[in-house]
This record gives sequence, structure tokens and C-alpha cells, in this order.
Amino acid sequence: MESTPTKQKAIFSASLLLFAERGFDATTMPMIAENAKVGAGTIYRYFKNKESLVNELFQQHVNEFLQCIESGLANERDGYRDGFHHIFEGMVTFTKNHPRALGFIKTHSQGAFLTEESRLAYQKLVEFVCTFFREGQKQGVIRNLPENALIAILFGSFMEVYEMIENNYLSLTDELLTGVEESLWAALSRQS
Amino acid sequence: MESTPTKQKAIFSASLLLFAERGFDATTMPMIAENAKVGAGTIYRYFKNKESLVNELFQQHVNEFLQCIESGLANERDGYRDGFHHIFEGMVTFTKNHPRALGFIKTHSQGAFLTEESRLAYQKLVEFVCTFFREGQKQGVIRNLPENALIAILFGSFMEVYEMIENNYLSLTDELLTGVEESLWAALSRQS
Amino acid sequence: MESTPTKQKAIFSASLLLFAERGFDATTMPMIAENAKVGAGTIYRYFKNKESLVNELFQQHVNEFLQCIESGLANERDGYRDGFHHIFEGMVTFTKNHPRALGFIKTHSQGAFLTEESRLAYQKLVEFVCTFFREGQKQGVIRNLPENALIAILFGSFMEVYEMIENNYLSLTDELLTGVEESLWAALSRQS
Amino acid sequence: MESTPTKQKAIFSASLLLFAERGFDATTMPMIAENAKVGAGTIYRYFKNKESLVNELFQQHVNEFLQCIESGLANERDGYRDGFHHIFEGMVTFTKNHPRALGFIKTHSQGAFLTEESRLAYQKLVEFVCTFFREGQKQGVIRNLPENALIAILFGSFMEVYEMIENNYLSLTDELLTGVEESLWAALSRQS
DNA sequence: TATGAATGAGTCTTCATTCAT
DNA sequence: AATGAATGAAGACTCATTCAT
Repeated sequence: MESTPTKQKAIFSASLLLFAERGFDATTMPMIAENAKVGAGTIYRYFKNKESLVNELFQQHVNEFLQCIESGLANERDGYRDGFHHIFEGMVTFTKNHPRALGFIKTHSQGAFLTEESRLAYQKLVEFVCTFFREGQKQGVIRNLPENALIAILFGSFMEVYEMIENNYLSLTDELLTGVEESLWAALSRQS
Repeated sequence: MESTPTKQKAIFSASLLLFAERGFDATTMPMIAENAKVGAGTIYRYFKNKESLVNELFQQHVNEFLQCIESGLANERDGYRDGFHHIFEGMVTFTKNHPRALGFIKTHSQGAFLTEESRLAYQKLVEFVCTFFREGQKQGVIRNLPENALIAILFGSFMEVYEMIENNYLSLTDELLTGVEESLWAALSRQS
Repeated sequence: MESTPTKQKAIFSASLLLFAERGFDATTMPMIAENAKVGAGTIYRYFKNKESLVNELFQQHVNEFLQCIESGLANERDGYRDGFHHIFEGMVTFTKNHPRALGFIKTHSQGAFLTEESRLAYQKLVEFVCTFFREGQKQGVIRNLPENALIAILFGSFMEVYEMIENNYLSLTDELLTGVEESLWAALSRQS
Repeated sequence: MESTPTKQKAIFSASLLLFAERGFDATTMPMIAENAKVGAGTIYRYFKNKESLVNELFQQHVNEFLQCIESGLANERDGYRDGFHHIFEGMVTFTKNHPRALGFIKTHSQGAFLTEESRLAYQKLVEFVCTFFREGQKQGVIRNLPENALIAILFGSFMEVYEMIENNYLSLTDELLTGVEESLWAALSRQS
């Protein structure tokens, strides 16, 4: 009844953890096989090769990340600050549902092994947030920095904070999240 | 009379560029040798092995980064905001003097190949900024977030911005720097 | 009431084609399964393993080749030249009834995977023709060359000609066959 | 002083023997390395990969074979039968100077791993003999068979005879060679 | 009986490292 | 001191074979 075979799922999550922890190159296929409790050859029944595996993993998570952000924003039309709140909430939701996934995305988004398709998926994510910022700048509520700088500040901070949480240098509380959200809003918004 | 032999320097800078661009695992010793215009065996006269090489490279640049930050702060006692300005300036100076070095530090700071010593060097860097933030919190000018969150926001943003610059997604101007500094100050400081 | 199951036949003929075309090692069991329109596991119901498969295939075709040659010769007692004609005809008949089989035999007759039994089957084939040549030498109509040399000339030529035909470098006509038969007879027979 | 490094030669001759004996697919790189008394990695200093190795081996020997045949023919203008004698002598010389090489060429000339260049080299060899046959047909001394059939008979026989010799089914004597030459001439020439 | 998902032994190939020159 | 040829351990990947269904 499962649409995705159970072994494929095991390979996927083992990969995610290992790639996030050690990086693409330092992760060996036998490692993945062992962690997924699967024979080494089995991986190749589901993925053409190691590169296919990272790329599928990357795209799936980037797309889901984008979904989380979009879905928060889609169903309402309050003020811009609320919009930001929903985006932030989407990011938080994603990280909660997919531990390590953000770290994986961060450390692999520049990899030479990424296909054009993977790069485009990431680009779409960036584009979405850019559009949101552009709108904010038009409304005069977002700082007059290049969009890429705004993205870098938002994502750079958020990812680093989450890496700290996942490495237990920081503990995940509502208070922390609220604080970080406010801090980032301050970083991005025009001071009144 | 040169303390550091010229070949060693060549190996060092070739390594930095390659590690920053491709990562530790994807960089081969022959690659380094070729870019440094040196025989492959020569590297081993100056470094015990590949791990020694990254670690020495990492420590040297982390230490220099710390120096840049410290030196800005050391010779004055103006207000706290000025202190932050000096730190930021130190960070900028470092990236200007050592192109790619910040990218290298960022992408390698979680590497499994880092020795305890390297980790401590990085820790010292973090510690220094933490101390600065703690002081600011005592003075009531810095947000009441965990120090590690503050660090994550400062470094995460800054490194991401610099990666964008080095990949030509953003062009380095004084205006940009001023803007980013203000943004980060807003992120870290208590709103009045 | 079929003595040989239909699936086994499918496996046999798929194997023959693939082995002839690509060789034993370059042919994979999944390939055979696919071409035979059979599950990979099914092959193992009929053959112990890949080596069994080639060996059975080899023996069956070598034996049938021998039969073709023998049957031509058996039922008559005309002159020696007629005997040669019947042998040649038998060889032609075999290649017509079993396309690719001669190519398969040729390219696999030295394989390390052949069992003693397979080698003996091939030996028996050779022996039969040797006997025929020995008789001819006794009668003074066949050249005084070592039997193995005569075999080499007859089989070597014939197989090469058939390979050319099967690869479309040569088209199969009665004229060609007559010409080749005459040529080979000239090669083997004592010139008057 | 050696133009070709000694290790490369060792790899070459070990390869030739193994490929001739077992075939391309059944020969492993470690096997070659061991027989050449060389580390496995060393092979890759001299040859890009296994396919490069066979192809270089193939081309070199095919070219040398052609040379042997051509050189015999080049420096004289006696009768056509003498020309054939020189070709045959060239073939014999080649097999003497390069044991196993002819077997290697024979069993690998249809390989899927051969590059276009290798195929062309083989084609050139065939072409040369074809031209010789065509000339003979014009003079009315060679049978009126398709050139490819003549080639198949000449090469098929010769290669098979040599395989027998190298497998000790036949012992190499002048008498044998003279006998085979006469036999093949009878196969190819128009009977008077 | 038939299947094909799963396995892991065995390939080719790369690359950190050594060492004779 | 400097080199780069040589090595072999280790990684990605294939495929004969098994076995639960």
C-alpha cells in the first residue's frame, strides 16, 4: 500500500543524515547501505548512482522547503510583517519535520555534483523569497539592500542557528524562535 | 632570510583556493601540487599529510581572522556601537586580505578531519565575539538571545554575504558594506 | 506433452543469440531473462547457473553439428569427393537451421568456463572429421598434412566465412557455397 | 635510453598473453598487474583505462601485422605466386615475433570495446589483402570468389592453424608451413 | 511454477603517500 | 631539497545468484 518502497525511504533518510553530517564526498555508499540496513547493491535499484541520489535528495527537500514557505503565505492577506511571520514559521515547520535537511541543503547547495535541475530548484526557492522582499521594498518596509544580500542575511542566519540547534549548541524553544524572528525582522526591515 | 619557504607558501595558497572552491575531499594532492607548481612529493616535505595541511591552513586563517577582529577592538574605548563597527571592519579587512579564506573557513569548520586544536582555534574566535556580546548584553544594548544565537546570526549572515560576493552574485561596494553592517547591528542590538 | 518446456527453449535461444553477439562474459543473466521474456530467477529453475547454461548450449549445438555432418555421410558410399560434399552440405544445413550457432561455437570453444564434457563433445566432432581425413589420406586423395592442420583449415575457413555472412559482409548464395566448397576441397585434396 | 618505459612494456606483454588466453572480459586489471609484476595503479599511469589498453594493444599488433605483410611484398616484382609467398612469409614472421598476438587479434577483432580507430586499422589490413586478391583476379590466377570470402579463407585458416600451434595441438615445422602455404594457395588460386 | 527485489562478492578505478633518483 | 613514478588500499558500481511471495 506504500507508494514509495520502504527500502528507498530508508536509503533516503540514511543519506540525508550522512550527507548532512559528513558531506557528499566523505560519505561512502557502503556507509549509506549500512545505515539504511540495506545491501550496497540495493541502493542502485532505486538510484542510478551516488550523484542521482544526492540530486533527488536535494531537490525533494528544497521543493518541500519552498512548499512550507509558500503555504504559510498563500492563505492570507494581512500586513507584510505577518507575511514575514508566516515565512519564518514555514521555515521552522520544515526544520521540525525534516531534521538535518536544512543543514544538508546549506552545505550542498554549491556542490559541483548538482544537476541543472537541482540548481533551478534552489533558484526557485531563492526567487520566491526575493519576490517577497521586492514587494516589501516597494512598500518601503524592507531595507534598500540588494535582494541577494537580504537572502544571504535571512538564510545565512537561519541555517546557522539551526545548525547550532542540531549540534546541541542551542536548545530549541519558542522563546528562541521568537527572539530570532524578531532579530531577523530587524535585520531586514527598515527601521521606523 | 625568509622564514617561510617560498614553496610552502605556494602550497598554502593553492590549497586555500582549491579547498574553498571544491572542498577538502574533492581536492586531490596532485591538484594542489600542480596549482602550486610543485612536485607531488614536495608537499610532504612541508606537511605531514593532507589532514595536516587543512588543519594548518584552517588554524592559520582562523587565527588571523581573530587577530583582525581583536586588533580593531584593542586600541580604543569608544562606545559599544563603535566597538561593533571595529569588529565588522576587522571582518571586512580579513576578507579583503585573504580572498576565499572566509569561504574556506565556513565550509570546513564542521569537517571531520579537523583536529582538536583546530576546533579550539575556531572556538576561541567564537569565544571572543561571545565575550563582546555578553558585555553588550550587560550594558543593555545587545538583544537577550543566547550568545550562540547571536554568533550564528552575525557569522551566518556575514559568511553568506561574502560567499555571494566571491561568487559574483553580489558586488562589493562600500554602500553594501555599510548597509549590511547596519542590518546586522539592527539584528543584534536591542531596539531603542 | 512437450518434453522441453517452452520457457527453457526461450532461454536457450535468447542465450545463443546474446552469447554469439556479445560473448559469454559480456552477456548478463538479466539480459538473457529480458530477451527470453522470463524472470531472472526462472533461468535458475532450468539451469544450475550461468556456466551450466553455456555448457548445455554448447554441447547441444556441437552435437547437433556433428549429427548434421554424420547424417550426410552415413547413408551413402559413393566416392570420397562426394563424401566431402555431404560433410560440407551438413555444415551448411546446420548453419541454416541454427543461425548464429556456429559463431557461438567458434567464439566459445576455447572458453575457460567449458567443462570437460563440453570439451569432449567438441573433440568428438573434430575426431569425426579427422577420421574422414585419415581415410582420405589412406586413399591418397587428401594432402599429407597433420590432421589438425586439415581441421584448422576446414573449420577456420568455414567459420570465418559464416561469420562474414551473419555480419552481412557476404551474402549467402548457392554460388558462394559452391565456390567455397571447391576452394576448400582444393585446399584439402591432393592436387592431381 | 629506452624510449618506451620498461613497466609499460611489461604491462603490454602481460595483457597480450592474458587477453589472448582468456579474452578481454575475463581478464581483470589485477591479473594484468600481477603478471606484469606491477601495482594495479601503475597500469593507469600508462593507459587511461582497460579499454584504452586493449585498443592500443590491438592497433599496435594489427599495424605490425600489416607491416610484416607489406614489407615482404614491397621490394620485389616477381610473379604473383611469389607475391603470395611473401605475404604468407610475412604472416609467419609476425606470428614468430609476436607469439599469441594473432590469437589476440582474431578473438578481439569483433569486440564491442574497439574504437573506430581500431576498427579502421583492422580494415586497412583487410583492405591490403583485398587489393592483392583483386589484382590476382584481374590476372586470372585467383578464384572468382568475393574478396571477403577469400580473406575469410586465408585468415580463418591461418589463424586457426596458429592457434593450434600455440596450444600445442600442432608443432611448428618448416614442412608444416610449406604444406599449409600450398594448401592455401590451392584454396585461393584458380586451378589450371 | 514463476518472479524480481535484495544481496554482497568482485570489478574497475582513483588518489594519498612513499621512495629511489 | 625536490621530484614524480610506483603503489595498494578503498570507493563506486555491476551482476550472478538467492529466496520470499
